[in-house]
Amino acid sequence: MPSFQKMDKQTVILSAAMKLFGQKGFEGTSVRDIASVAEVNPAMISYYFGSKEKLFEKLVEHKAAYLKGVFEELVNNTSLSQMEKLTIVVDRYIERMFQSPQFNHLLHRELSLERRPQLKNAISDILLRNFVSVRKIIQDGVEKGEFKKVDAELTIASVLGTINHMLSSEVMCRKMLQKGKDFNPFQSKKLKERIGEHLKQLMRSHLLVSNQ
Amino acid sequence: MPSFQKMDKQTVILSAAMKLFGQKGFEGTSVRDIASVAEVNPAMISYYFGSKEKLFEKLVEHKAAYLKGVFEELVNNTSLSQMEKLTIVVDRYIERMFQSPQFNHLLHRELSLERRPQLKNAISDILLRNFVSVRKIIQDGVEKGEFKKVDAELTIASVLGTINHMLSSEVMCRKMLQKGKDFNPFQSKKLKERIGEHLKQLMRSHLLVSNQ
DNA sequence: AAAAATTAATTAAACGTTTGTTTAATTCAA
DNA sequence: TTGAATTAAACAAACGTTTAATTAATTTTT
Repeated sequence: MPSFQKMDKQTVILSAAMKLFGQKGFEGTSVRDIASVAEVNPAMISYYFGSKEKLFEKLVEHKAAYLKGVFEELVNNTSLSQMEKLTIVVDRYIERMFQSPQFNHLLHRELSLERRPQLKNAISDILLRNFVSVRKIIQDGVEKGEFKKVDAELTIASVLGTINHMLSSEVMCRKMLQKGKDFNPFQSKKLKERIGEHLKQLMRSHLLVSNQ
Repeated sequence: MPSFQKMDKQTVILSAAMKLFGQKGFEGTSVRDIASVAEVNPAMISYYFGSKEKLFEKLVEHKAAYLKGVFEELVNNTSLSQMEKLTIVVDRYIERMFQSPQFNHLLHRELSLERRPQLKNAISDILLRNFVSVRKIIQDGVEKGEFKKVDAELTIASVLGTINHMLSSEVMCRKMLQKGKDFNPFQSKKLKERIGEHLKQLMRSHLLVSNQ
């Protein structure tokens, strides 16, 4: 109630759907669940969005706006070294993952399912846009002689994969890091910094010619 | 039919469930779906396994047997260098992922959901066993002076994360690698070798003291 | 500015399916 | 002949969605 004060109903529904889809998956969440969390009548979901599936599409579209082409300007920046650019990329990916891990879970879970191919296509297009930017940063680094001749695509997979793998499950993360039940990965500044440190170190040794 | 010739019904059901849970997720798969693919009466699932959820648990338990503690002997091997051990680990992880990607998808998807905490615990315990072995390999390498002082846990996350990230979605993989519709990631020997090459190169530059 | 008319928002109830599971009868094998 | 295996049918519950009625808000007319 208090957190919904200034939202209109459509936004409240989207927020509730985001939360529940993230926690339980699309098929694991019922329209009545969403309506209950959003404190609206179940019929309002059909009324506003047409169907549960269209609500899902709208949700992805709505949320994806925040991560569309955020690296485009960075690619063409001339005052930074390629490694500095890559460092910024890493930090932003980590920041985003810690800010709304559920959305990332949702996207990757959806991609791993053989369902709703149209939505999968839309999601992969969104992710690809950033991917292409980062690849350009690496390729430019290689051409300039700042980076070694690496596999650019797989290098990106290593960066994103590391973050996703560490944060895809609270339980698993706690066990891997030998932490207690009170440790919340997504609220741990230390973990955030630790992942950042590891990735930057990894990228420096993997990419920098001066490291050879 | 032909592929089920020598299996008893329980195994046929497990195979069908594995396929469908992998493709559509647990909640996205109905008991009737499974029965249809397994060509058995839907009642047989309750009859043999008790419930859909218990079938899921049995499936994880059954499949997990193949990947339980496969690295234990490797840790104590004295004739191999730590990097050679790690190379074997990488190759085996890749091999497994290419052999049955659906099972890996299933495990990680389940871990990312906030459902069935008991099963999540069981899964993470299975995965953790290998994790601990690999960590020991890295830690031993550091102590022996063969490896740099790296973050062992996150180094493992980078290896597994890279593989998972590349192979979690056919569609996304094709787009990242700029391949056509006829490209099947899971049947591409080239991709397999490419991932292996990248990871070994990444690990060498990241870990080996002699690379500094 | 007040009243009337029109549109939008909201609701409870019901719709027809599909869900996982059980039952009771039947077939099969030992 | 006994127990296991198999079946079709039925079960209640939950599913996404629609309907029809009502309330709230907005616009138009007076």
